[in-house]
Amino acid sequence: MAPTRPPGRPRSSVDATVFAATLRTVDELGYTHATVDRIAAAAGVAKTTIYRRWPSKGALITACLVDAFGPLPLESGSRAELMSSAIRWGAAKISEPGIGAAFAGVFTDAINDPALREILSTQLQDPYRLALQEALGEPETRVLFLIDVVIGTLLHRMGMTGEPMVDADVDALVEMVVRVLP
Amino acid sequence: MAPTRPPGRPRSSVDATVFAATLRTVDELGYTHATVDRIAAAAGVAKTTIYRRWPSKGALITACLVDAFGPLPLESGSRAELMSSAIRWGAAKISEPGIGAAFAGVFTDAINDPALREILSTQLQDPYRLALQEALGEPETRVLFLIDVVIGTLLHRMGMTGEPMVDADVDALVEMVVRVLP
DNA sequence: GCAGTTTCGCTACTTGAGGTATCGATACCG
DNA sequence: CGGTATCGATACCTCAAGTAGCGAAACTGC
Repeated sequence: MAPTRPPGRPRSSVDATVFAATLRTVDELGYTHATVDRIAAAAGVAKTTIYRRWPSKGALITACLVDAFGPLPLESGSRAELMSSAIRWGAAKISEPGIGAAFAGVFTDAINDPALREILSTQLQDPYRLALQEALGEPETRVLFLIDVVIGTLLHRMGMTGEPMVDADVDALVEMVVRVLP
Repeated sequence: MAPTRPPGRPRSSVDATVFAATLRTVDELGYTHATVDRIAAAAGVAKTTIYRRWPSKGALITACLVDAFGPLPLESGSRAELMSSAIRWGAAKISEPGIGAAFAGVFTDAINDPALREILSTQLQDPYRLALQEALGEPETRVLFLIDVVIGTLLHRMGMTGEPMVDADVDALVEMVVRVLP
């Protein structure tokens, strides 16, 4: 089956532009003040175009994060090495401009929005959880707990309080988590 | 100096009623849907009365949390015992109805609201941080990191995802943190 | 009792943000 | 050229935080 093109005017390829504008706006103004109107203006696009592609602000941010993170890099090695590199990779990503604030904001929006929660789970959380679960060979509850510790710490420090996480803190986090691996 | 009463009609003593109504409403509807109108209605009080006592919804929630948590119980013992009991106390408190959601919600509100951040810091965070710092005899950066790990994990698990934290998870968290104490 | 002051509940309002509806113009297919 | 779906632009709806103004009520001091 060749991917037959649907009829009608094709979508202009502005996804990457919108993602960039989103992260830039969130970085400059914070999640709340980064309104969809402002993001659209920053991307040089109409607000309706954004809502034609993503059903809500939270869905846009989620897609933006999925795009920004990309697949979890899993080099081979011991479980401690795997876990260590995954934590350092996540910490570095969350430190990039706008990412931490966007991450924390969309999580919060999702608390009282079941539809967004579904999107966030299936598109962002589940893939990484499953990849890590398979790589570590640990049971699901254990992996979920470790992810909560790492993501919770990173988000609380950088998403919530806005304070940067220094290398020593990342080292300490890695050591804490790696030590409890069997 | 006797505390001379100011002129005018004295405030009705409804703070406790409002706090209870706040936590109940947040527990039932979640942070976002727990609007000030609804909280006021649940407390049997006018919305203006609430805004006459607390400058914003976030400030109300903060006061509510300060009231709900109370002072950090610090029994004497080793640093490991102190830390362990503090974590278990925090985990138990955050599990009470409405507390976790209120905590996560006010933190998020504070991200883009400097005035609320100031309130949250001075009234809720600083007291516990200072108490723990003094009890443990650890440097500030170290205590801040450990608090981020514990609060981050608890908030991410219970405030954000809404999933309960089972005893095994609390045990694992305690062990992780206690192990890295010098 | 009465003037002064402050809180009370009530209602109406302002502001800002997420999201929707409509419309003429445009780009692609057959 | 007809059919279809996207484009930008504008206007609109809804809901929630927070404010303003009002008459009534509760307290103090004279």
